[in-house]
Amino acid sequence: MRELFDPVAKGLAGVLIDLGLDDVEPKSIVGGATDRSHGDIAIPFHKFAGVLRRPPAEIAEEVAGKLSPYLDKIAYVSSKSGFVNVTATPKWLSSRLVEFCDHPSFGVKADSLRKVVVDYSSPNIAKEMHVGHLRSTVIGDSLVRILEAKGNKVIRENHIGDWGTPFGMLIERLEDLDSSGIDPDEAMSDLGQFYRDARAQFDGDENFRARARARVVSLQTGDEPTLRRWGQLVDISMSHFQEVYVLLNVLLTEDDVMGESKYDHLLPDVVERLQKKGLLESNDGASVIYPGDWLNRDGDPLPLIIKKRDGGYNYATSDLACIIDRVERLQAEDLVYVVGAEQKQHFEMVFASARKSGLIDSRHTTSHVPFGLVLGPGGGKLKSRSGGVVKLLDLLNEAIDRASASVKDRNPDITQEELGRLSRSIGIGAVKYSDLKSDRTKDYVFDWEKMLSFEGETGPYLQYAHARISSILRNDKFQQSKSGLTSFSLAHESEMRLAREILKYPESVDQAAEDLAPHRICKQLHRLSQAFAAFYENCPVLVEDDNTRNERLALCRIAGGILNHGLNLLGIDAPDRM
RNA sequence: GGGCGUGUAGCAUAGCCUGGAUAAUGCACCGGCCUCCUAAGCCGGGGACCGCGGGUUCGAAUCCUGCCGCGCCCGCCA
Repeated sequence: MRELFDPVAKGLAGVLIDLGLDDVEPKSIVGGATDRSHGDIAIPFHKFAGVLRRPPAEIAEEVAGKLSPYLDKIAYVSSKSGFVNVTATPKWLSSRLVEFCDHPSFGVKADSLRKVVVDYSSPNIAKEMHVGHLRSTVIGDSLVRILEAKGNKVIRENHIGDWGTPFGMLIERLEDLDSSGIDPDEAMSDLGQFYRDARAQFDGDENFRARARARVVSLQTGDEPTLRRWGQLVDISMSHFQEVYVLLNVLLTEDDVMGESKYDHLLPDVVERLQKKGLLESNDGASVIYPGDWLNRDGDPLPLIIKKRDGGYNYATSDLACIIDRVERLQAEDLVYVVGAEQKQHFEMVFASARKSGLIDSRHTTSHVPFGLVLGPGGGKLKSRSGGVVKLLDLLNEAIDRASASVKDRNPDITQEELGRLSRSIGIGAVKYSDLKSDRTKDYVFDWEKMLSFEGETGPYLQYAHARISSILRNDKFQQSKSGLTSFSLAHESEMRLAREILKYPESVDQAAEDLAPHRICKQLHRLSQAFAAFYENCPVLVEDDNTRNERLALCRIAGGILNHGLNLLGIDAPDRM
């Protein structure tokens, strides 16, 4: 609907000059109407009452009269209590809809040609993925799809934790099990248990602890047998991650993995570069950089530690190395990090350091995309029935099982194969939609009943709207060709409402891309689904009258296409039957 | 102590960046609607001192400011 703003602003420019308001930028006073009964656009004139020494209502009335001829055939213009209201004509809506008929992305323009790296998911080797990884993975994946749809070249990066001191104990644990004849795959079949066992042995056995420490040194100095063991750990973990990613239907593959180990060789380089810039300072034996105005508890400047007192590197160093790699090797312009809100300050400090040291400059942007927590029923931490962390794999399988039960309940004759596919689409879609539908910075309570209830603002509701549309198109005996319609009459109120929600889709995608906020798309798709549901009740599609049928079929095709397109941007399937 | 985030009907949220008219949506609640393209739906209804107080403005959920509740962060973990 933003396309309506241009002609309105243009027409308004002349009118404002007539009124003696030459210096007012027309676009600055044109806004979307907040209430449907006020039309599509509202322009308030109260602020000019003082300058013009006239009551707002009178000004608005005059403007409406003068603006109306400019917008002939485009919009109706009226005025009320100091506002000028502009309402698109069916003719204008129709011409816009005709464009959408043949537009493969329904008005979404691929007009942002940036090179973007999106860093998301980031699980740890030798640890099972748990609910804590859900949001980064789901939100990050949706952002990748959205940014790609906007034309950007997007590079996915899965910054897995595959390096550092824990690997000493993990490798030693693996050694021990192997020498007692246990197959590594079997030893690590329960990743969480494997990690906990290693941890327990590390904490309880002094001899083991010493071996683990020695092993870390071997790893970092490139000892071959150690690296082989390390490789085993990585491989087994990776296949577990991939299993989750496939189930979750996210785009991440093994090709997207860029673990911490990959940046290891750049760490001395980071130190050197900062040193050359004269930014490194010695502090209590460590080498640090002071990126800005951050203070510690005592009110002293807070440094970012680049090299620890013991000579080791810190995660800040690794993050800076990452930036070097992304900017110089990958030539990235925009750096996006989908990482929990608790790391906000850390990333701000890293970004500030990167700018200060010239690793990035005015051509680059950095965005930390924080998100809230997934909470349990009581509002506390989400726990499994046994009280531990919820494994992501278990959670996803439960979603699918629950969806399966509902599908079977409703559709007893369904084939096993279709049941499997459908419950996967619905179960995973429900989890993803409930994660994406509200502002990501907020915590949300994980609630099976709500997300799978199939009522209200849920994934299944949107999928159902799509399935009903598909059903209509299937039942169309004439199987109209895809385009050919040159105008829409939009005679029924429900058709008009549907048309408006259709036309608002592209701007919701732009908003989502701009704010890195997928929920903007969720909200618009839900409004579209509601408008479609009303249309579905009030406007039978497969009727005898050719004109009516063709027009309504075209509306269905566009609405269904948008649902498919939009759900895809969220990483959610759009089944044709439910 | 400092910083950041958050607070909107019984519950869950949108709107806040970019100030407009009667605060939107879902759940729950009340009343209607299946000889008709999937009722996982639709139509109608009740329910809100937008955390509290000041300020700016013709106009504040939205901007500024001071409180209050909750959460997170504040150097050798990631």
